[in-house]
Amino acid sequence: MVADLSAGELAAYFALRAAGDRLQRAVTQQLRSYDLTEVQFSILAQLGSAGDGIGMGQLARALVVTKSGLTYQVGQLEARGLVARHPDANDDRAVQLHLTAGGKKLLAHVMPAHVALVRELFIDRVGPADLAIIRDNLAQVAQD
Amino acid sequence: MVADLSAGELAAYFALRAAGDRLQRAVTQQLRSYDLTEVQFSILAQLGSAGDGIGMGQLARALVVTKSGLTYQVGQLEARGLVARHPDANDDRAVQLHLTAGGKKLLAHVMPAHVALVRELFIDRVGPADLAIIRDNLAQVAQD
DNA sequence: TATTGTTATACTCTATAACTATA
DNA sequence: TATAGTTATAGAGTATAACAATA
Repeated sequence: MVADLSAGELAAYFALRAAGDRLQRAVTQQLRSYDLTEVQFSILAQLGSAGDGIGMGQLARALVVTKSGLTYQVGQLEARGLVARHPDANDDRAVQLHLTAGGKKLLAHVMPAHVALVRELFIDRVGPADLAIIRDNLAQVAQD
Repeated sequence: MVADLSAGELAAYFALRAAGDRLQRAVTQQLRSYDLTEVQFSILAQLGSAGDGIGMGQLARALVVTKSGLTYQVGQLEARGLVARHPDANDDRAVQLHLTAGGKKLLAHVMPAHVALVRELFIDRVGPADLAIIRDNLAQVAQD
């Protein structure tokens, strides 16, 4: 089975999938302790790194979700007071999404924990020189 | 934001997540053309590489899903005639899950396409020497 | 008593399509 | 006409807890 890949290639593929799964599982579990899903965390993180607000459509494209799916998740976050919708001065159809003070505060708690987890599970297990190799090659994989 | 990771470390983390997401998205889309979810494909693949049958509990642990979730997915596959439940000779509570002829046939179609996709998106984009580095390091990440 | 597996149930999430309002 | 976003709706998948049967 999987005969067209050499043993080494197969092992590399399994390692990539296993590492990705493991990391994702650990992140999901950690976020659950803050009552956040990964999509919700991604929304908060995007808003946190954007200086000003973000439109719904733009955010939906960035997160690779549908507009209606994003409306649902933003609704969840808004109900918890973590994000707020503001009118767009240039386009009356559009909405600018912002973090509230509460959202910023939560993100300020979650992000360090997230970073620590990534360091523990990924960065610290990879040699510095190898890290650059992994980065460059996987960036190619991510490319269209 | 994400201040505790250097730019290079952050880039490596993003590359890993992006590569994993990209690969998963492509695989999911390809499997949809066979009307299979990833979990269902994993079930078929596990059964395909196991010589004899597999118990439900053992399979649930391997796939990191609950027993009831597995019962649901196996039910879907069984309804399509791709897998079959057989009694366990040694334990009257247990079930041995097997591929049917139809399941083997479908897997024989899906697996080469899967391998080709993995080759196109991953193996062919990574230098052979780098592949070994990626394999060894990511295997460490996957470890408990 | 513990374990194998199923069932009943409820819930979360996602997408499709139709819709409103504005460009 | 096209675009931004929401809503209504339905479907797929997952987990929890209770259950039956056997070890």
